[in-house]
Amino acid sequence: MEALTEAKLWRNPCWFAFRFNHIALRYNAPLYGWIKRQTGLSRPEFVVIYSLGLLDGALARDIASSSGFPKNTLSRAIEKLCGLGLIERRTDAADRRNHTLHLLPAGRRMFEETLQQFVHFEERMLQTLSPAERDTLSSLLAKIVLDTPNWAVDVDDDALSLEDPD
Amino acid sequence: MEALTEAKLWRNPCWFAFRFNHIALRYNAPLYGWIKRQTGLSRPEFVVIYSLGLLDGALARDIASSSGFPKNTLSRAIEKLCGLGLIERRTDAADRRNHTLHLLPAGRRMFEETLQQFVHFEERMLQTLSPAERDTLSSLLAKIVLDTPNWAVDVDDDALSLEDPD
DNA sequence: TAGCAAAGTTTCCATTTGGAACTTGTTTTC
DNA sequence: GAAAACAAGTTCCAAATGGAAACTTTGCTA
Repeated sequence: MEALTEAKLWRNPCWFAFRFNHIALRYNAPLYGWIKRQTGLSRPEFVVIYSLGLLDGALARDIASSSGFPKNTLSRAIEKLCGLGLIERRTDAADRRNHTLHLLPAGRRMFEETLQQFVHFEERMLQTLSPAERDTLSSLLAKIVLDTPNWAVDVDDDALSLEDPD
Repeated sequence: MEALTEAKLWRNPCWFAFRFNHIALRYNAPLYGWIKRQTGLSRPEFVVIYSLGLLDGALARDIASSSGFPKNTLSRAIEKLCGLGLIERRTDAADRRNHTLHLLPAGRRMFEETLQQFVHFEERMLQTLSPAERDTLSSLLAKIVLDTPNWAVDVDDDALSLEDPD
């Protein structure tokens, strides 16, 4: 094992950040690369499809807050998917600011067919863990996810004075 | 709790991918935004500083493989950091292709001062877990990280036929 | 010695990205 | 019931990004 990776794994005060970023970088690039080749869709575009596959009728805002992508990126993605006939936007009569999003048949077909590869890759990632370990991991990460709304941006600016060295 | 987030958490066959991406997107943006404001460095630039802070004398290749950034991005970052007097490049006498990278005093000072904020944020993320739970999480994620080299790109292309819709 | 491989740099360049400002619609406040 | 505050989306723009490929220097190997 390479020395630097080992240092980041075992001698790193920020082990958690390193671990999930390491995994994310190795998961997202190949999988979304495959999505791109298969469907022509970018990651945020596909995230919209995936989100609606799980919950049809969601709002752009919901996709933003659940996925972490900025809303302008999603706005573009949604615009493109509408143009491709994969999803459709419906203005909510009760509150006309809201546009509920819905999969069209072609979009649903894409979701169902690509889902298999996602599940396959997910299985590959978790291969080294036993079922009990997976449950544990799931619930520990869920606790953290549920806490993210409270993170705020409590990084305090001006905590550092690199402007006035010695 | 918002319905879509709940669906992604609890009714999602790819719960693991969702959880770590959700966390990563909420961690990286604010923290590296803060880094940018404080030091003027971009994420890949700072990753170099951080890597050398953990293991001085590493190679660009090691930083690439441990961080997941492409080598041209890192090459640019290293060039800039040298120009800023934060790090220095030394040609390895044994194998003159290798350029070991070293923190200069200003770079080390930057590492040490920003590290506190990183640790603080890390602590914030893990706040909801007990010490025992953190240990468990650490070792479960480590198992997965250690397995990543074996993931290869076993996504099989042409598994999908979206080109010929009925 | 030739040939191949590795570390790193550089260039080209299309694309992505996300902050900030803006539009439109809704709710709250005085 | 106007005005202000707020929320959902959209547009604009400058900068960062990273893939591909060419190229340099150095080391290994047959």
